[in-house]
Amino acid sequence: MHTKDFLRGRRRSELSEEEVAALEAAVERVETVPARKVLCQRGDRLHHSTLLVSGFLCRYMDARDGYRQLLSYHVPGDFVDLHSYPTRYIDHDVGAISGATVALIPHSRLDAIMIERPHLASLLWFSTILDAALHREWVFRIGRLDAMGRLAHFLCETYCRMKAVGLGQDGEYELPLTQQDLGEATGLTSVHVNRVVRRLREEGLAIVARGRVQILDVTRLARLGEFEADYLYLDHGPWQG
Amino acid sequence: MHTKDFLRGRRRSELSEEEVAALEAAVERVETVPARKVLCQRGDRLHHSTLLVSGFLCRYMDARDGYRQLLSYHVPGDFVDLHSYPTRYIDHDVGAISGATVALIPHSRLDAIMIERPHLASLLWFSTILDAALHREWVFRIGRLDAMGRLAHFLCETYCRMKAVGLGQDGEYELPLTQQDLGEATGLTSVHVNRVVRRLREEGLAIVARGRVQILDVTRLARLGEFEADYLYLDHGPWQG
DNA sequence: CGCGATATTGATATAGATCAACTAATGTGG
DNA sequence: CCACATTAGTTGATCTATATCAATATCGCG
Repeated sequence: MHTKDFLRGRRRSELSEEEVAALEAAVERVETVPARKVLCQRGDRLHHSTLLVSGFLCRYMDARDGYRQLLSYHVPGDFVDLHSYPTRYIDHDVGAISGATVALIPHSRLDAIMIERPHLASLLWFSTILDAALHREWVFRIGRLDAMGRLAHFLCETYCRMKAVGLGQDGEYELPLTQQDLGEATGLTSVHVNRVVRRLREEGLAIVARGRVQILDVTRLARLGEFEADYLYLDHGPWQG
Repeated sequence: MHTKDFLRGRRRSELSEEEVAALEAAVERVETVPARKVLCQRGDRLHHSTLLVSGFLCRYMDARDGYRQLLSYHVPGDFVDLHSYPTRYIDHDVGAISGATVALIPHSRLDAIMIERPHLASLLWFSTILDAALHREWVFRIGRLDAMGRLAHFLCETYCRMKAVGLGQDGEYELPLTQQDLGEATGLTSVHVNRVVRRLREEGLAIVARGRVQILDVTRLARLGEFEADYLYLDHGPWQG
């Protein structure tokens, strides 16, 4: 996994070798971050954006009562906070789920890309648009689905994204989220997530355990979660292969 | 209200006269749409994007059970589906709330802007980024706040946005949403919205009736909804004036 | 004025939260 | 590599916010 995996598996996003090289050259440095580390917080003035190379990050907001809401879950190849380039400030926190490697790209170098490489610039824009599409789907998921549907939808979405970057196959993938984390992603308590995970297993839909997911019946799971993969703009249909 | 109001009231978004003219020239035609009309649906291939001139639109998704989830609420000056320019397809429905006037900008003319006007192009990008920030806040609202908090947050957000485009002052603004619509925006039933609206009134926080909102106690309402206006990137503080 | 859409209110049901105890994993230092 | 500590997962009992169902009232428009 390297910067060439930016937008990997996404439709309409072919990077030329030159562009991959330009992105590569824009990287100031690569850092490793330990699991659970907070990378930045709401209100911070950022001067670089973060391309996730390996491991998993998330974005979240804290509520007054101490609970938090995950806003997104990031897989390698995701530009995690590219939106801070236009806005300069960040309106949520970013943290590591697992240990991770990130490539830091200074905003000043993005300025140069904007001027010199309109096509690459348009792909950067495109990637923030995909991000927004994810957010919309999360609004739908949390606002309209029940607990079973929410988990089902989340598991389907994450499988599609993992598969697109080569980290999932045959319905299986690594998912180092605790049941607490899953609850924060879906607007549920960890206790209830536990019961839902059990029902998914009992009904032969999916097994979620020890940091791994095995989807047993993709068709029924997707139906339960009212999941349509179109919003991910994948190169290949989500379920084949 | 005209295309010059694009990004009105938003920080870091000064349009030069030339740019306003370029945007104006990119408009192919202006249309009026009746209340409740559906403008486009998930999966449609779009060839133009829509700048809202007057009235109110929303984006939404339908669930299997017939309920729908609002994804965003649009005030004049908003580019409602600019994200369909990079993606070509749209991953949700767009509909009118009230009667509205929209300016249609063909994607082909956006191509020209991308090449000839990098600064204006970056503002288009910026506006889609603001959109995503709204979505994130909606995820938080629906995922972590209770019914009172959700309504409170929605009313605060909408007030700030309306005021930024000159359609709200002194805590008052027009909001032609039914209680059913409010429920679809906040993940609640219309019956429960009704009870929450009453409690907001009884507790001296806000009056929501007959298509208008009067915020009675902005400080307490914002606290109840855990509302921080930073994510709107407004020129002026949300509450003054 | 009258009719359909919206809003209001009450009674009841339920999904999911909360609280509390226990078990199973995972990790750490000796 | 074991003993212990810590974290994560599991299960049951109970509670509560919000949904659901149903009936009436009010609004806004033709």
